[in-house]
Order: sequence, then structure tokens, then C-alpha cells
Amino acid sequence: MRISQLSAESGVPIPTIKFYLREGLLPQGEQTSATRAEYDQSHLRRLRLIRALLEVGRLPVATIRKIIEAVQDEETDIHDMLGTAHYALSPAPEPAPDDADWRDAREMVDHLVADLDWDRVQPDAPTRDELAQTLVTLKHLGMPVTRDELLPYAKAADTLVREHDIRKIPLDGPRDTAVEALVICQVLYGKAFDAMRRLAQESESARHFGFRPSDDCAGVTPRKGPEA
Amino acid sequence: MRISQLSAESGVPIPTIKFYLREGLLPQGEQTSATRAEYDQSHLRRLRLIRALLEVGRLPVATIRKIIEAVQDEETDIHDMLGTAHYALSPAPEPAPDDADWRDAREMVDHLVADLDWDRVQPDAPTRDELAQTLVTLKHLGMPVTRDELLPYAKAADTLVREHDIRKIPLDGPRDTAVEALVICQVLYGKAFDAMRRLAQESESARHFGFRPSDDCAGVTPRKGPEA
DNA sequence: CGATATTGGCAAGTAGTACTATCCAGATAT
DNA sequence: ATATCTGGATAGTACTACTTGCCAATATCG
Repeated sequence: MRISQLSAESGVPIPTIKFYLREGLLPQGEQTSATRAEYDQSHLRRLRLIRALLEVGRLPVATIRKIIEAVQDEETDIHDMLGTAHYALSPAPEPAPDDADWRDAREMVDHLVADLDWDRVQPDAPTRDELAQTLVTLKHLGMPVTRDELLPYAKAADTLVREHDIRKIPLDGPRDTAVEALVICQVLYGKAFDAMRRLAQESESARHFGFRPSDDCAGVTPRKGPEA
Repeated sequence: MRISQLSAESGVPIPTIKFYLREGLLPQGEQTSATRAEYDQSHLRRLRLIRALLEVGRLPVATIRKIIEAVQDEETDIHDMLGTAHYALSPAPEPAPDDADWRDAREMVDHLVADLDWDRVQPDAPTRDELAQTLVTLKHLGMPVTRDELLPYAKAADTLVREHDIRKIPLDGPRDTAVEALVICQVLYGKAFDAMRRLAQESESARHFGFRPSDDCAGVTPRKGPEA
């Protein structure tokens, strides 16, 4: 397959494909001559992964590259590869705020990790800091979170991952396939869950404010329109 | 409170505050003279909200402005205000892909909404399209999702929203407080949940690949270090 | 009263991200 | 043999979220 075909089948413009090649997101095709290279299904697959992580996952190119580099490095064992993938997905937290609120939050996170038996999580995993940072922010916004409030969310996350996410990952297949599936699962199911939470919240908040289904579809509630 | 104090208490530089004022994210202070304006706690509170949505929620400034404009517009009733807030949180989906995969996905979403009794969700809510788009992407990546697989996620979202999220929103207070709480809850609890899912996944995937807790903390597993 | 600092307001500039356009010489296709 | 395509390189673009610089009008302080 040549670059024009790769572009046609993926819907990604040729200059953009060249850009991904330069950036190391997409491996070089097999050079058949000085001015020709051959691409295959793996390139198409990779291209679709890149677009999914960019467009749906909104991951920066640099993050996608980190993940891809870890996958491609044959030296890295699968554990470090998974670690790299997970940590790349944590937006870099600003270094050590180091005040009382932050230490409290971080302690709560560590307790939570222990309570949920997430004992394989590294003690210095950036995800812990990320969660702590979010809890601090909630507190500063006047919506402090207690451990009891957080626990049901953590349990739901745990159940979904253990009973569903992990089953979708081919644990016995080749390592790059496993990491790829893990990242897709993490990012896209995350997006899907987020959308569902928004649907639930839209329905539930409307219910609490006393609106009936299709009230304003029927035009009963006046809305700002061209003629209103 | 003057702008310098607002800056000092929030940690946001003065030029950035001026920028937010220009952009309409922060309401003007009360002008006491041609070159002086007075700010109060509401400005500080708003500033913290902006920073939380920007830094933790990674929402674009334009989205934050949309939400804030809806809150400030006294004409808008609370239902439309909530709608605006929810829809601003859906990244604008590209218009009508209109192929078979997309229609299937959209149908699955509509079934899901019906099954979960999310009957206050508008039939044309962009969140439906957003979820459908994510399902299509998953299919194109070779990880198609069935209704049975999606259902547990939807149920978890529903339970969390109905039993926890909604309780944190002051439904009887002033309308701007309610919308603000709703947005904070949606965005920050979303982030927190995402982090917890990542923690669960890190622990669970390590477990499946046969790693023990603190295996590599003790240096048993050789890692790429300065001396390795 | 006068020196210094602060404020609001505006215009222009900057850094980072994700492309996009242009050009080129060397293949290939027809 | 002529038109098209390819890889490679460089430069430019559009957008976002600030940041800088400047100004004249106050405040503030000695």
C-alpha cells in the first residue's frame, strides 16, 4: 500500500501522515526504492489509533508518542510498558504543592488505594497525585469530599475495571496488542462513561427541577427563538 | 478588594485576570472611579472556578464562557441553563457521519437512554451523538461494544449520579449556585473517577501480568536506570 | 504639594500545538 | 517522454491561552 492509499483508506490527508511519520507516531513504511515505501494494515491500524486518541481522547501528540515509543521498544518489559502507558495518561501534575490540604488529600488517596486492594499501584504513581490534586481543588471550590463520599466512586471504578475492562484486553496475545487494547479501553471507555454520566445527570437534574420529558420539545416552555 | 489583592489571593497574575475580564469570564468589578474598581468574594470564587475548569477540567476558555453567560443571563430559566451547561461540556461532534455504523451506534444509544429511564434527556442532545461517535470509533478500532457490555457502565453512571452527585447540588438554593455546583460536580468528579479507574486498571493489569506489589520498588525487576 | 505606585484599558506580541503548503529531485506509470 | 507520485525538508498557518508594553488617570504617602 502506498501513502496515497493509506490516506484514502484512513481519511487522513497525506501531509498529516507525513507529519506523523516525522513525529514518530507512525513507523516508516518499508522502503522499496529511494522514493517509494510500502505500507500495510499495521500502518492503517496505527493511524486509526492515533486519530482515535487525538480526536476522541484529546490526548496531545507528545503523549501518544510516549505510549507508542514504549510499545515499540523491545527492551521494555510488559510491566514497564503498562506503567509508561498509564503514567502518560496522567496529565503532569505541578510539583509538590506541599501544604496541609494537599497532604490530607494525598493521605486520603493512599488510604483509598489500600482499602480497595489496589496494591500493585506504585507508591509514587503520578495518578495518586492527580487524584489528590482534584480533591484539593474540590475543597478550594467549597465542595470538600469525604472518604465516605469517594468510596462509592472508587468501588464502581474497581468493579467496572475488574469485571469488564480487563476482559476486553487480550492478556495472552502479543504485548503490543495488549497495551494498545489497554490504552483504547482506558481512553475510549473513559469518554463513553463520561458521556453516560452526563446523560444521567441531564435527566436527573431536569427531574429534580420539575421538568417533564418532552415538555419543551412540544414548545410548552418558551425558549429564546427567532420569533420569541 | 482591588485587582492586586484578587491576584494575590487567587495566585492568578494580574494580566491574566485582565484577560479574563476582557473575555467575559470574570464580571467587571464595581467602578469606584475612572481608574479604580472594587472586587469581592464572588470574583475570587469565580476565579477559582475558572482555574479549576481550565486546569483540572481542561475546558477551553470558550466553553467556560458559554457556561458563565448562561448562568449570568437572568432571562434564561434554570432548565435551559442546565441544558446549556451540559451541552457546552459535550465537545462539538462533527456533523452527521450518516453511515450504517453510525446509525447503529446512535440507535444503541437511544435504546440505552430508554432502558435507563433517562427520559428527560432531549432527543437531540449532543451528548447522544458524542456517545454514538465513541462507539463507532471503538468499532473501527476493532473493539466493538455490544449493548450488554455497555449496560453495566450505564448502570454504574446512573447509580453514582442518582445516589451521590445529585445530593451535592443545592437544588433549593439560588440558581447560579446550583449550576455552578452541577458543572463542578460533572467536571471534577469526572476527573476524579477517571483517575480512580486508572488506579484500578494499573493494579489489575499488573496483577494479571503476574507482578507482585513492590516487586520493582525493591529493585528486583531490573529497570532502565543510570547505571543499568 | 509632589514623587511614586497602582489601576483600567488597549494593542501587540509570544509560546505551544497540530497541522498545511510549497518545493524538490528522483522514481514510476502510461 | 511526459505526466504523476513519492519521500524528505523547510517554512508557514490557525488557534489557544496567555503576556508584555504602554498610557493616562488616579491614589497614596511623605
